[in-house]
Amino acid sequence: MKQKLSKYISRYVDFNTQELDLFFNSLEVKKYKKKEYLVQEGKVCKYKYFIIDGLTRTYNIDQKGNEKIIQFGIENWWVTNIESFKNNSKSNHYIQALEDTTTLRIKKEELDMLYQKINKLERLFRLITENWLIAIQRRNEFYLKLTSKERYEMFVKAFPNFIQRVPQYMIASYLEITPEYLSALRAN
Amino acid sequence: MKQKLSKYISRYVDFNTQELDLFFNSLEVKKYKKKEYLVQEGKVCKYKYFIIDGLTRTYNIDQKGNEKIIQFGIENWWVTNIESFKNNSKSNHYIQALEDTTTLRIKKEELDMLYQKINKLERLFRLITENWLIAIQRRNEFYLKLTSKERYEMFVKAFPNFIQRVPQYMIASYLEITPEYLSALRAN
DNA sequence: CGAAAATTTGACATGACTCAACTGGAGTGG
DNA sequence: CCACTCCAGTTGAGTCATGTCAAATTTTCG
Repeated sequence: MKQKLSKYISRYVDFNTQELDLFFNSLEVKKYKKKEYLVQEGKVCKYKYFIIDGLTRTYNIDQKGNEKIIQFGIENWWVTNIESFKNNSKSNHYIQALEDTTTLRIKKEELDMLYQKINKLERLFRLITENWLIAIQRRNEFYLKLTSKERYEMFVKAFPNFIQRVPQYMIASYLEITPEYLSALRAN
Repeated sequence: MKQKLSKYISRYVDFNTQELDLFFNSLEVKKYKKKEYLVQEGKVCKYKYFIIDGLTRTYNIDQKGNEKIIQFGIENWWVTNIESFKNNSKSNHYIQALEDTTTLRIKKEELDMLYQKINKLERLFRLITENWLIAIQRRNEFYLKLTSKERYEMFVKAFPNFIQRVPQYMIASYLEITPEYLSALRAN
């Protein structure tokens, strides 16, 4: 896992052995079984989770009781409710494991301390956050200009493997389509 | 302006006089007249712009030739096309002044150098980027659960002054509504 | 095997868009 | 300072993509 983390970090910054050790030792290995929750609505999201292996979804529930999936999390991604994590406020999202999932997680207080000790950590998370922002912006632009059908087609093309791993109604939710309508689209 | 910048920065980190000077001196004062472009589509967005005063819009143009407004920029906000800025890629957005606007802008190369010299700068922009991300996420959630009418009502309530400063068709675009439909909504 | 969950199907409803025409105000130039 | 143009905003008719609801069918999995 250290190996994996190290490789990931090296995409962004150069950590020396000492820095890597310090960071790695601040992370806790935490495994979640399928359907378990990393974060629940109404509770504070105390951790950032680095996914070593597995699959998560981040979602919330609207007035009518429908789940809205905001994001899937896979290998080599960080997941967290950043607003809750940052402000110690109650999360309005759930984060749930869709498969047995192994994470390295770090507590907010721990991370805040580490920022002092490892200077490059600021840079690492600045860059990660920037990339995250870019990803969201791109997604927004796609959604703005594509029809439901186009979104689905694009998704299938971009992530063919996801179709196997995730039930269709969740993909519908992620694509902002009702499951019935997605079904109709697929039938052509 | 230095005063204003200093006050803004202090919301995030403590810069000493020297650091503030160094940062401030790397910024260039640049004014734009109403309707002038800070960034044009197809060109690289070379700067981050800190708005001292005025108003900008960030938008792109879809296949049908319609403008889609992504963001308004006001006093004390940074605007840039982060993807283009980061990767030196061509911008797919325009950024335009809607009023006479004064900015402090910094070039990418300059900023990259400064990150080495002022360590806290990494932290400053990490925090700013995080907040930006949170803002986008919140917006996305609102848009997901509200009807066009509700979005408009919420916008009017949240930013009553904007209604004066920005033509209605731009607000419609920002809210992802056609101008005709917004007009009909207003008529009740 | 049987119950619960996921997917499909179909009838119907509707929010929002398109297009085209009209109105009114603001600016411009002669 | 009037006449003319241009642009923003409005109105209305017709349409379409997508949603809702309810029931039937299929799949999953204990």
